[in-house]
Parts: sequence; C-alpha cells; structure tokens
Amino acid sequence: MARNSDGTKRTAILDAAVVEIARHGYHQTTVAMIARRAGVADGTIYLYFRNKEEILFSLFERAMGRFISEGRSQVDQETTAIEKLRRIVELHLTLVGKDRDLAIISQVELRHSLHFMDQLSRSQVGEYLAIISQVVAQGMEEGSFRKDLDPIFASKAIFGVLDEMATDWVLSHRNKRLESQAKAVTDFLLGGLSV
Amino acid sequence: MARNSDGTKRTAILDAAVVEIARHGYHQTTVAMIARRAGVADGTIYLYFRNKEEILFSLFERAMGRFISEGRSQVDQETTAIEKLRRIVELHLTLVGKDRDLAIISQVELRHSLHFMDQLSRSQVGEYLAIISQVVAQGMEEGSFRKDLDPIFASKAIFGVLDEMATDWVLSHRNKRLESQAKAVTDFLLGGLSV
DNA sequence: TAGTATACTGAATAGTCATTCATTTTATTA
DNA sequence: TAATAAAATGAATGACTATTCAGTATACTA
Repeated sequence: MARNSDGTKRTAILDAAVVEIARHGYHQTTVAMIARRAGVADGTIYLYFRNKEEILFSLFERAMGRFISEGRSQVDQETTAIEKLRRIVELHLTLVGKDRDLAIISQVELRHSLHFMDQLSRSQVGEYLAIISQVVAQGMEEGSFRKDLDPIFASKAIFGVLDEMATDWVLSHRNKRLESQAKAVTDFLLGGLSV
Repeated sequence: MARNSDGTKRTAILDAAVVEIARHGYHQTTVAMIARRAGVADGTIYLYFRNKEEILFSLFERAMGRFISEGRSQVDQETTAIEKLRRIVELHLTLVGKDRDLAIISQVELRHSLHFMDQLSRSQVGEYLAIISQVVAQGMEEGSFRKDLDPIFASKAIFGVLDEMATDWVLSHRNKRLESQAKAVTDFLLGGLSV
C-alpha cells in the first residue's frame, strides 16, 4: 500500500469526504465523487483506505480524537466538578457547532448501521463517556453532586442531552449558534426540572 | 394500486421488514428478502408501497403512532406534572424495550440520512415532543417545576436522555430490561446532578 | 357459468458503483 | 544518467438489486 509520507493526501481525501458525505449522504456519495473533490484518481483512494467504509471510520476517529484530547485538557483546567461539567458542555457544543458538515456526519451519517454504531460506541465514545463519568464521580466525592447517582448512568444521561441538542441543531435550519445553549444545558443538568 | 381489503398483507410486509432490517440493516436488506419473509412475491411489495424507502417510513409511522397515542393516554391518567413525567419515562422505555428488532430500527436504522431524519423530526417526533413540553409547562404553572425553564428546550433534553438510554440498551448486549432504568431516569430529570 | 375486475407473481430489465490492476508518472538511489 | 522503487492513474470489470410489467390466478357479478 503506497502513500506519500506526510499525511497530505490522506487528509485531502478525508476533507473531501466530509463535504461530499454531508451534502449527499454516505450512500449517495460515490468513491468517484470523493476522489474528484480531493483531486486524486479513484484508485488512489484505495492506497489510503481499504474500502469506502473505512473512510467513514477514519472520519469518525479524527473527529472523536479532538473531543477526547480537548475534553481532557478542558477538564484539567478546572478544579471543581461543576466547573468541569460546564467546560465539557461548552466544548461539546462548540466543537459540534463549529463545522456543520462534520456535524451532519457525526449526528446522522455515522449512525447508519448497528454494526457501525457498535464499533463506535465501544471505542472512542466509551472513552469520552469515561471522562464525563469521572467528573460525576468527583462531584459526588466533593459533595457538590448527589450521593445516589451512578456515574456511568449519569454520564450517559449527560451525553444524551448534549447529543440531542447537537442533532436538533443539525436538523433545524435556524442560524442560532449551538454553543448559545450551553448555559441552559448546564443549568438543566445540574438542577433538573424540579424547583 | 391493488390491495386486499383488510390490512393483512400490508402488515405482513411491515412485520417482515422489521425483522430483516433489524437483522441486516436497511441497505443490506433487499426487497426480495422482505418479500420472501412476508410470503409474497417481490412485485407485490410495490402494490402496497411506492418504493423501498416508503417501507421504512411506514415502519416509523406505525411505531411512532403508538408512542403518541399511548403517550397521550398515559399523560391523561395522571394529574400532576411529576406523575405525568414518570409515566412518559416508563412508557418510552417500556415501548422501546418491548421489541428489540423494532428498537434497532428506531434507534439506528431510521437515522439513515439527513433528508430522512428531517422528515421524521418534523412530523411525528415533533408531536411527541409537544406532549412532553406540555407536561413541563404544566409543572411550571403548578409550581413543581422551576420557573426559568423553556418547555421546548426541556422537552428536547428529556427526549435526549430517553433516546440515549434506548440506544445504549440496543447496543449493549446485556439482558437487563430497559424499563428497569425508569426510576433512575425520572430522578435524574427531576433532580439533576446537584445536591 | 361466462365475463370482468382485482390481486398477485417472478423473471427480465436497466442502471449503479465499489474495486481492481495494467500502465504511466514521479521520486530515489548509485 | 540509468536503473529501480514508490505513487498515482482511470478505464474496465463484475456483482448487485430496485423496479417493472406481461402474464396468471383468484374473487366477484349478473
């Protein structure tokens, strides 16, 4: 499998894939379309990726990597669990809201098949949830969060709210920035519905 | 477009589609596979559905219809917003947890394309969210829910948590019943993370 | 029972595209 | 500069499948 040394061409292919897949959907996007936009020949794609599906996987890995590494660093910049949660919410909404094409991919196109979702949730999403659940656990120790929480459960619930906001933003055609919801989300997560 | 008077055959086709699509995914499921399982000829499918995609739409409508009608009836059986919320959470998790094949479809396969999700969210999901947001609004009037909530926002957050629990259950290979999470979900939604 | 309408069948069609690989171009080495 | 290796090309292949429709079977009517 030949490839140029810097990741130039691989990156170009992934960038092209984001645009084409966001615009036409994974199944309507042909390998030829991605190749054309990336400025390479069809066959070149197969020097960098085993098959079409691997492009989608790689796309996800690249995006999720940012969530994890930035997530960690944001969390490390704060001391209290409440502030850490605030940072995670802001980061999540900001990262998704930054690039609509990528958001379409992560909120819609990546959820195509059971097989696919399975892989995703096992690998990187699990790592992301672990970061969140650590924050919850810390909050419980600190005494700022309720003692009767299950951190794993709570991390999923938190992710669920963030994910729904992201999906809603992708589907809405309004132009409101996604990160403008950060405060509302944090307040809801911390305080719940009850007075 | 010919068809037999009772919905027998149409129902058989939809039932077959649920099984095949849950098992192989929408794109790996051929019309022939659905026809075979339903015990009809390939062409018969097209007497009942315009095309393959319409099968998926119909599947969704049938399933979502239950959420909405049962949701309303559950809500009507309670008086306080807190109890209504409890019912919605229980119903949602029970309905999803009742049929794993259908759950796979609603949590994974139905989210195929932006176009598709768009249609879904506009139509029936919107109606479902409206039911939830009415409950939130009632809770605010009653004084049992915080006054600074936006009911629309809150309904999305609630749906997000329910949806994530459902997806997690579909992807997890454990056998724990989904509705066993109902209390944890309700507590989380009502009380949030903070003490 | 003959005639007509309705329902169903399944083989043939028509188009699509992921993937391959023989060939060409570009880079590296001696 | 010649020889060799690495990268890249893109036309051709081969496999797949949604949809159609001419024909058959079943139900209904007079």
